[in-house]
Amino acid sequence: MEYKFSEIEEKWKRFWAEKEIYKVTENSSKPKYYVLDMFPYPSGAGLHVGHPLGYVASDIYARYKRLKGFNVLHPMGFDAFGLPAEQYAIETGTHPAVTTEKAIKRYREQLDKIGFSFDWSRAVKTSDPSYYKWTQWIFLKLFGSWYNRELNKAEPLASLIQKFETSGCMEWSQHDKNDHPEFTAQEWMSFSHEQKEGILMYYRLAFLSYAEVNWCAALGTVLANDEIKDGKSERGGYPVERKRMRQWFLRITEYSDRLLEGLEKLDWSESMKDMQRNWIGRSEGALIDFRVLTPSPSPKERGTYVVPNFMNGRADVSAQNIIHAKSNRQNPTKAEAVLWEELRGNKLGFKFRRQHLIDKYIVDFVCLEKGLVVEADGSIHALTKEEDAIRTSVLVEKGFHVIRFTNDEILNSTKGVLEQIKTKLESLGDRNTALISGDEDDTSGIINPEALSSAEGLGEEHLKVFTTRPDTIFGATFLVIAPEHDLVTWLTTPEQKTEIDNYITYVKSRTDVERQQEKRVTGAFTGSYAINPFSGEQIPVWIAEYVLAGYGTGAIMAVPADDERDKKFAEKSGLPIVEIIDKSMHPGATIEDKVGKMINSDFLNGLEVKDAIKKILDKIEELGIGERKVNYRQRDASYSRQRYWGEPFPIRYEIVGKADAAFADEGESNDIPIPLDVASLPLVLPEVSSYKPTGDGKAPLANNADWLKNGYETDIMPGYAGSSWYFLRYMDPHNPEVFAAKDKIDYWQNVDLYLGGSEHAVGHLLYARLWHKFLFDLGYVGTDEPFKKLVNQGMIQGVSKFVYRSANRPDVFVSQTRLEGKDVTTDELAALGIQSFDELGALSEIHADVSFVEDGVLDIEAFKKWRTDYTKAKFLLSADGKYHCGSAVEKMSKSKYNVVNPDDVIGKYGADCFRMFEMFLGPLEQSKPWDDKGISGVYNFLRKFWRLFYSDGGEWKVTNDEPTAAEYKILHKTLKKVSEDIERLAFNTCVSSFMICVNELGSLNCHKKKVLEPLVIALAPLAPFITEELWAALGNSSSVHLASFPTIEEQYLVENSFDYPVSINGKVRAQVAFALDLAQEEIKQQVLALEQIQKWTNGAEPKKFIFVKGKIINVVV
RNA sequence: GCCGAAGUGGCGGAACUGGUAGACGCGCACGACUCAAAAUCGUGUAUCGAAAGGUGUGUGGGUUCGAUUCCCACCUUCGGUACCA
Repeated sequence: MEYKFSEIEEKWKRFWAEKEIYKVTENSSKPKYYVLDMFPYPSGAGLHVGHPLGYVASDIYARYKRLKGFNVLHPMGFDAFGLPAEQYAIETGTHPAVTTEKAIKRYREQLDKIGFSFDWSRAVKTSDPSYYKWTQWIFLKLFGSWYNRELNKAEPLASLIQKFETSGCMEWSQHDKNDHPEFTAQEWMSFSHEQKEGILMYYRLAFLSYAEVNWCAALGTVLANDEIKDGKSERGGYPVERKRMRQWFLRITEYSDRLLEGLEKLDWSESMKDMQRNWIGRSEGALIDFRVLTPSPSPKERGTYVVPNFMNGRADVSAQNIIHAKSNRQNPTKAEAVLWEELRGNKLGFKFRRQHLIDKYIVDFVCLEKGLVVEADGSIHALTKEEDAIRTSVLVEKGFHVIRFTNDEILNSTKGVLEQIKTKLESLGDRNTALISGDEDDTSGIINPEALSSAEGLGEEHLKVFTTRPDTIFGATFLVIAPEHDLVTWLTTPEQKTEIDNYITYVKSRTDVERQQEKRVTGAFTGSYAINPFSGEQIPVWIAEYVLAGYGTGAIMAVPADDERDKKFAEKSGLPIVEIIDKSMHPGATIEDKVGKMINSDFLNGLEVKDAIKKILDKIEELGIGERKVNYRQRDASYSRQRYWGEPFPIRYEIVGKADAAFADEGESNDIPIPLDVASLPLVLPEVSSYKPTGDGKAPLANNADWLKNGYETDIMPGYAGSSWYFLRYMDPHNPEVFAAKDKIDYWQNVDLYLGGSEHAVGHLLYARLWHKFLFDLGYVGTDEPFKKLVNQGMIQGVSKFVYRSANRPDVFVSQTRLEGKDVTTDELAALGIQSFDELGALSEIHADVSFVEDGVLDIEAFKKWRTDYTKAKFLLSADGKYHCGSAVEKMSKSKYNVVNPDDVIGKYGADCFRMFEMFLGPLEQSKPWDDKGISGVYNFLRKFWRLFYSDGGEWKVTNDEPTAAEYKILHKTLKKVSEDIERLAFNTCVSSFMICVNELGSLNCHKKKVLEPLVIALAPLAPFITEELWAALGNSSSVHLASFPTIEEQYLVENSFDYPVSINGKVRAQVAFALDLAQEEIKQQVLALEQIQKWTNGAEPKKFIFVKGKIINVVV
């Protein structure tokens, strides 16, 4: 009987589904094992042969574990929210749910054909309200939690509020002055609801903040940095601009250390861990204060000035960078902060903005409606009365009224000040807007140092630098700050102004790519000097683009003797270099290596670098000029998307004043987010009149009037929301009460083996770890890491095929062997209707669909039918009369016409063959091109296996005879090798061993049940269909997949002799069999007596005789 | 640049802990069966050489009785990351 895979596979596929044999429950005494594949996004294009590679591997593993007596959870589902369906909706009007449903159906059909053992009853879909109800629920938990750094875990906000109520935030190490001013418990109790909410927002793990983002108007969305290529959107190539927006964020930075430490315990590849480590980018160092000498004439004397508007249109500074840069700015004065808390959010019944640009001045606070400017004056203003007068007169001219208060007034009699402001507001009519000059909202270009709170005090400035090498401070001969640094204007002296302006113009003109590729360092001198706190020397302050505004403090101390870039910069700019480390004891050490002895460094002299770092850090802290500081590259994760097809936020706003524009400036939107009641979840994604964004920055949800009326958040959650916790839902997928019941979570715990592509290294895998750790902190899960073992399968690449088309004669295609145009006969030329080969001009490579090509030869007829413009194509063939194609290994993609659909392969060879061939292709983790040349080998194997059971005539050949020792040996050798290979996921060699086994049994003409039946079980994980058929034919009534893996009986594997290779000086010269229990002396004598060995030793005693039992004999002469 | 992975026949790859390099499969060649073809089965297949023997795992060194495996330097390819102080 022939092996008819299509009948067999159809039959058992139905059987498995009907009997639900892959359904798994928690009521089991067996040990659990959780095998998971990364969540697929069901794209409309369906699966290609690359996609199932990991699924096949995990399926084999899951099936094997089941046979080995584990209760295996092996689920599958769909990450169903996403941009492609939404993009399609925008183009065609089809609801994304419809598109997604269709794609899922197609995926499911394709997956079913391959014979996976998924428990489909547990399938989840992120776009299902019963699923995203819990995504929203977790979000609310994040929103309602803060990170307690003392206990190093997240806690519900209640504990924080209690803390504030009992002791305020005085002397609290977790309090950051940049966020909000210090307050006592009494003050906290007196704060308004809005004030309290404002402060709590600095602690919530899901929080609102203002950030500049990469706004792509055409796509109507904010893009991640990696979605931007050359300043344009990756998808579509639309322009990208920078906009400030109110966004949700997850405070992942609180978890940086734990995410880093957690890696140590995980069974992940080093490269994967490294990617996460690099992403988090922890570096230990110090913040050091450098006092800056006030330039002469001082900025106060110079008044205001304009710097180029370099912050616009720059795509490289991410939203997070900006937040960070902001925190690097000098603090607002306490008085300003206090007053702002009272003015913001329409508290006085009028809307105030702060740090607002009017004409060329930035005012502290302004109510535009009434035209009232409120200025908070530091002591500095006492000295600059005249200038303030000019400033006031300009403002009055523009239709503004100005009232001023001193810091003392504001702090000591806040109520009185507010009364005055209120009275003033009420006395004023609406402002005469005709007086206002154009773009008053553009605050980007002009900075008035008067308006910067940093100018408070007596005009002394400090530059904070971050360094990982504080030991080198005696070699710090200049400072470099980012061109975007706030103090650039303040520091620039009139003499240097032109140079600085020119440099900033230059920086602004450079694209990201140019800036990245540039190895040359460039910069400009500000004209100002700072004081090295240790050497006491005056050192110049430069700006240079190699210092980034978004990292550290945006300022560095340059140590040209010990830093490659600083050195280049110093050499180029003629700055002094002071050697501070003697590396003569470390030949070969590079300039950056942390080794050597300190020199020219005062009290550090003679110390090793490591010790010097410790000593200087102690000193810095003792002198109060800086502190130890750990810096991270990682930023808080942006969590808002201005799109439609995603999870709505379970948030509505208590609208304070008018509805805000999307591109709100800091402090403009005072709406207070209110979490929805858990009982009202899910907040279902509404229908909208258009899937397009509104154009003014509002997400498509703003197209639904009811939604707006209810004050719901119009942004949606990002793609990673649903996939950050789906592995938990599989444990209890239909529970309407909780995201997963505690007893089920306790049973399944976490994922034992996780398979997926390495492209998720820092996205999904980091966020999922964050969520899991958060849920762990709150006690919802019992493990603090979600994925114990992670394996990345390699990609299957496509093999593209090319035809070569003439530029001058687009109907003519030249075979790959004849591109040179040599030996082309006149007949051939005539057939093409040309005189000479050169008339064809350039020959361009064009992708031909791989389905038309077999063994490199093009099926010309199929190719002609492919496209209408090819119907009349003419071909210049090779000498063998065939058209040969060129080929190249590329990414498998539709656009390259190199996609191979698994359905086609299965139709031709069957699913078992497809599965085994995918595995046979090579190591799982390695990328490899798809080439079905070898598939016949696997197909032959399956048929050979089949023929052990059935003759060609269809007779059953299996006998009940007792196998011989040799036959048992083949069986148990194979069982051993196969289980070892599956355990270490070496499926390619596993397939090989089955082939060897079948070849050996074939040559022994073995058809014995006692050998074949165990083999059927062992092969079942790899080839589930054929084994099920044969298992039934062997007389079993239950499924082979519910059987037990056969016991390996070592007794058949015991060897009593070994065929030793005997080498002379490492070269094999003879093969001799010896009993394994023979003594070395005995063997030595026999070996030396051998004729082949005598030939080399000439009878002399060898220099050395090496004997490794069961391995090798080596004679050294 | 930095971090990581990898370089082995005509091709995919094997050799897991330093112990017979090239398992297994493809392809190719020859043979058997057949009127013939397909299918199947068998034999051979790193390379130079008639043979003896020599040479061979990206290149050059080293350690070792013995190295694809360990060490040093370099080259190439792929992936990640990018002026991170």
